[in-house]
Amino acid sequence: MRENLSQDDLPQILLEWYDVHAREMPWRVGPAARKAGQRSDPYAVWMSEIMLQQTTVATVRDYFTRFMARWPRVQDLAAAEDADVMGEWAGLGYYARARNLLKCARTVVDEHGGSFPADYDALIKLPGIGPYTAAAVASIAFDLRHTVLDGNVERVIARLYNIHTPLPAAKPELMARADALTPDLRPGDYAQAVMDLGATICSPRSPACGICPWRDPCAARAAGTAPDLPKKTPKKAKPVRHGVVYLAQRADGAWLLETRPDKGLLGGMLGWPGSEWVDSAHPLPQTAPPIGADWQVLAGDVRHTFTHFHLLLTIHVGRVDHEEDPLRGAFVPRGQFRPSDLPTVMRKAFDLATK
DNA sequence: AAGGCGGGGAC
DNA sequence: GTCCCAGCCTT
Repeated sequence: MRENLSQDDLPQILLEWYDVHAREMPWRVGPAARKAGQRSDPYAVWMSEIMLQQTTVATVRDYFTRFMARWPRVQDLAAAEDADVMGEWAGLGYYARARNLLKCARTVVDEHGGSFPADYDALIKLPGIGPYTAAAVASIAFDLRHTVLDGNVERVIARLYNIHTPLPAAKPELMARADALTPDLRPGDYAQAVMDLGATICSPRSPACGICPWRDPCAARAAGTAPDLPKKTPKKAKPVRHGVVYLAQRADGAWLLETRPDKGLLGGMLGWPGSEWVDSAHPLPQTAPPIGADWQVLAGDVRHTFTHFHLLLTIHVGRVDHEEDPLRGAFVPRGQFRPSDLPTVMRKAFDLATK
């Protein structure tokens, strides 16, 4: 153990831990490969960071692999059809990310010559890139000294300095503390090291302080408050809303679907025509079926929870056995319809109707 | 400054 | 059930 531990020693201690314990990830150039001279692909780093916003590594892994296989370079993605990208993103959530992913790729091709700028101020101007992602791409892809502050880092720093100020009020203090720790040498590896620490050892519920490389300097560990940090201001309860969707199938197997408006919930995604979703205290809005059919109501509802409300969806299923143009949406031929292109709540409705 | 915006895994 | 997650954008 080191005697007379100084603040200046902390980054190096963490980097030594990272050299041994860095997790394998498809988008990561590990410390050994980096030392051997391998450079990270800024396109891959950016892609992974967008997908990782509010999303776990385990969930992102397969999506990242599919996107990189289908669109290996930013030029390929910029040239893609919107519907193909939205369909490939289906199930990952926060669909504004997918719309901004395309906008960003096209901006990089049109205004930056097809290369991501190695500059924080230029990165943060791009669609879908905020303070965290700009710092992550600048440090991880270009090894520039910038400080990432995500949920992991907030937790690690709040514990390291035993900060009890609740989030989000504590953010400026946490950022100042985190920035003071960021080293000039290997800032990209250091950024990933802090986040790995937060994702593995310094976990939310039961941190493994006994094996933490920062065990000795950690103030919360000494005070016994680590599991209670960071403090957060309480969240509002989720209300319940309800609505109706109509699943119409033609005799040739085609399904009636519509593309939702770009703005708002599930924006730009495929979905079943239906009613508005209103608070359960109100009656269901009257909504005409999108087409004439022998409509039947399914016995069970679809239940789904979004960020800020619970949804109860009543499913109507109908066979269309005549020539008629739908009031809304368009029929998608059987061979052209992939249920995996649907956001999860719409796929739940499909599963209930077809099983 | 606050709220909208998905989905899945851990507990 | 609740909480959390490599946050961003709009108002």
